Amino acid sequence: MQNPLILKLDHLCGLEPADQARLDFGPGRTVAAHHDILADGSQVSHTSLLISGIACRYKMMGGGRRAIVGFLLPGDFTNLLFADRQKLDFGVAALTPCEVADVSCATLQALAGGSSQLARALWTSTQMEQAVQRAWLANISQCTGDKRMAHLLCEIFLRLQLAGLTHENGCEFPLTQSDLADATGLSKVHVNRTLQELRSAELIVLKGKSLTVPNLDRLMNAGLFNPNYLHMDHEGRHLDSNE
Amino acid sequence: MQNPLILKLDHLCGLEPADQARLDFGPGRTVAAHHDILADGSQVSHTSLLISGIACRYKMMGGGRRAIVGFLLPGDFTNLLFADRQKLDFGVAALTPCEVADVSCATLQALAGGSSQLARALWTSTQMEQAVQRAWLANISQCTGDKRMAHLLCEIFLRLQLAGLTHENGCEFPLTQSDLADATGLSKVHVNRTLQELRSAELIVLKGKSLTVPNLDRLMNAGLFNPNYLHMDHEGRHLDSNE
DNA sequence: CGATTACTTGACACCGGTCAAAGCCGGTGG
DNA sequence: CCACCGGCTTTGACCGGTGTCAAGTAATCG
Repeated sequence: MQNPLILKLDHLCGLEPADQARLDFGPGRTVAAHHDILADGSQVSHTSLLISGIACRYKMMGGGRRAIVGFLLPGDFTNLLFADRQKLDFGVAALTPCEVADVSCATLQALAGGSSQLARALWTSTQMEQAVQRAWLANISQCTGDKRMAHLLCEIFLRLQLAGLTHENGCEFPLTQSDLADATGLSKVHVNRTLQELRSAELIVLKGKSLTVPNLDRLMNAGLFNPNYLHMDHEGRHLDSNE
Repeated sequence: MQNPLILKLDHLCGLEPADQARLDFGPGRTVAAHHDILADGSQVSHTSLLISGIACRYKMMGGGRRAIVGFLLPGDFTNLLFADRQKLDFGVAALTPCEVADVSCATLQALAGGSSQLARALWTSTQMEQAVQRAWLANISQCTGDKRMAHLLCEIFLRLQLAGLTHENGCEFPLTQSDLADATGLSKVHVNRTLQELRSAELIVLKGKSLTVPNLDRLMNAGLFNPNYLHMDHEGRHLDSNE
């Protein structure tokens, strides 16, 4: 199985084989589900590359509430910093068992400094992350629960597709309703009601840890989802690749 | 009056005088209030530096609704891209009369390529933007109207302070309640009610186009605001400067 | 000084939060 | 193989925060 980071960056900008070789950070370590990959507010001098599993960036709010501000899929970095000892404004937690590779700032700097191609690819992936954040903001601030949920499911499904983690029109879906609640800003109870609406509208089939999307276009429609910001077309292929 | 971009980057990372000189992009053009600086969804090969005025990044939603996903203050770039012909997933509009300087991708690339110091400063400012986005997400998804508003006002006030645009404990505040509504995800009417609450709690004095914050700590408290993510201390000074 | 834009106020409805309790798993150990 | 258990999901009742509609008042600008 290929390094998901290479897959992603190559899709985004195209990568020389030499640059691809630089992106092998070895086997990595394992983090159990529900454990921190990066503690909230910690000062770190490294980043971690998610190799397998699903994680989230979160912020703890008053009253023990957790706000999920983004999901990490294989090929994503927890944080991309080039300066040492930055204090994080968020934490990163494994939502499923995860495999991660730690990369020091120095290594990252050397990578980016050594290849302008790579530097640009990393930059572009950051731009895409920002686009995702903007989409979340617009979505959460303006839409009712069902649209929010549909939008989120679209995004996750398409990003999984980009990472090669879907089959046909379905995928593994290990997130709990509690996770979805923290990500959408809805209560657990209301997430449940919302999912049932989507189910009864036959927009999704969500059971156990498996999600099927019978008709992606209809789900995108329900969530006012514009795939443009993921830099891809409807079929899960990246646009803008330099081929 | 000094170039606000130099002010910002120097605060964040420290800049050589030689690098500071590179950041002078000339006089710039004027954009009237309520006009686009960058049209939503347009394909551009340049970025624009905001020199004076206040602008916003926005996304148009169904039904003519506008979601504001971020504010731009003097010294901020509308978008930082290094590759040509990117299609934007958002627009940028002037909320007040604005002066902006257009900078081509090529110029930007030359700047970043010519000075690793500058490249790092630009990167760090992007990191901070992401931190702001995360704070917005957490805030909007988890808090009731009054807390959201308090949080937003804190952020704007502190960022204005960093840009040297406050006096004592007050500042010019040209944003309308309609703008605040689009940014907080509340309705115009509810923004009004919320502001009155904050006024009657004597957390803010907002009248005409002028905002006074009698006690910033109390306002931060009310908005669950942690200034950490702006990389500054309570007094409006930047932390982490390499002095 | 008229006209447009911004702000304010009140009444009412509804989305979604909260609380509480009951099913439904999947795993673990006897 | 079954009993048990903790986490996840589902349901129902109730209520509060916010959206919406509508009308009226202030501020701003040409």
